[in-house]
Amino acid sequence: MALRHAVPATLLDGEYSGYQPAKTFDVVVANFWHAPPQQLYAELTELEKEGLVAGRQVVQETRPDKRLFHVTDSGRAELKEFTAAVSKPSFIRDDLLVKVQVADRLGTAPVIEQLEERASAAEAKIELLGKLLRQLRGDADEEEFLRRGERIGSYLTCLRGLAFEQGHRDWCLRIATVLRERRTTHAER
Amino acid sequence: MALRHAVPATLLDGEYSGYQPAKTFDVVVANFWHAPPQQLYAELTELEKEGLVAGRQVVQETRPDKRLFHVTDSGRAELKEFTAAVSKPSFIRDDLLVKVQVADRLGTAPVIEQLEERASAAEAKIELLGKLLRQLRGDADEEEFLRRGERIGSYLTCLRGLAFEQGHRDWCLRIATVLRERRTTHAER
DNA sequence: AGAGTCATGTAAGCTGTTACATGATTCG
DNA sequence: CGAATCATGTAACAGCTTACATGACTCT
Repeated sequence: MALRHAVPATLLDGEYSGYQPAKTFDVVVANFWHAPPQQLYAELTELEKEGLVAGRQVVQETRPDKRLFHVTDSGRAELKEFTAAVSKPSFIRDDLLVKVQVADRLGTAPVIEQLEERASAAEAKIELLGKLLRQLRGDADEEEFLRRGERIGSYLTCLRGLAFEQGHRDWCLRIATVLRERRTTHAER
Repeated sequence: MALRHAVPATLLDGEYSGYQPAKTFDVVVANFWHAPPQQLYAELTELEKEGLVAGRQVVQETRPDKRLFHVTDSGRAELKEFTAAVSKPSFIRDDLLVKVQVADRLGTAPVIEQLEERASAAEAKIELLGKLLRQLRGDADEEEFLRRGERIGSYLTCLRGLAFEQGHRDWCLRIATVLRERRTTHAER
């Protein structure tokens, strides 16, 4: 289970509705996660049924009413258990890798194009994460913040996200160059 | 669909049974993918039904008979289509990130332990991939191989796997250090 | 004799994605 | 006035994981 724990983990930092995190889930909560609202509503409903989170109705005049959720004691306990349990190593699972794998056989042109698109998407995310990190650490420099900051969880996971995007960008650009240069020397197909 | 294309991609390099790749799927085919044999059998059966791959029975004396699969023309065509279609960006989805996110609230000890375990697992994989890369490029150096080599698909995906594992290791070690050093200054809980 | 490997599958279940649906309010 | 945003859900489906099952051969 993944969202099952990712959602309460988010909620530790405060109350959220189902809608809020859905918008920012890519970046703020989990610079690493992504989930459409539907999934969050479903998960929150399930978690509430099990008593791991609790919601309270907030009436809004101009906007539709919403429900803000927080983690219950029982939810905290389960999160703590989850934290202690071992989990399996992660791995990349990316269609683009499959495409690169077969590019020299089935045609490089569309793959090169996608590699370059990915690289600029990664670049954009790198900048976004850079800003977010600066914002999170405020005036302090990184070392300082990590030593004395109160809540560093988000910062640490952002760092992973940043490194991932940088690695992704670098690889995309490298591979695009390699494939491009081969086009002059290797016949396609 | 992911395995749906990853499997034929593998099969482009030669014939395989369901069993063979299952063992090496972590490393050889897709230094990035991982799938248990059950899934491969299921996928191969499905792909065969749709005519994208074809199998031939190989009788073995000492071992149980097996079926070797290869990609059909129709399978190649679909792969090529897949290669041209755009796919969504990838992201990390790792329980460990969730744990790090909440570590400063719910207890750092078990998380530090897991970070260090992960780091050494990543280290092991880095060495494995290094060996594989050396083996794939033979006598040539990397630049040379990437320019003139016949089939570089696996090499390129391995490079991504390698960079990913290095990033993973570095992050794990860094975060473990950060959390460890905070333990002397921050009370837990 | 028992453990491990080669070889193949079925069946159930968990997670996550996508499409569909609703309805008020705000912004240009 | 139309598009976007806030806000919440249902239903169907696709994909992956896990448990279970079988059976022969090889190595210690």
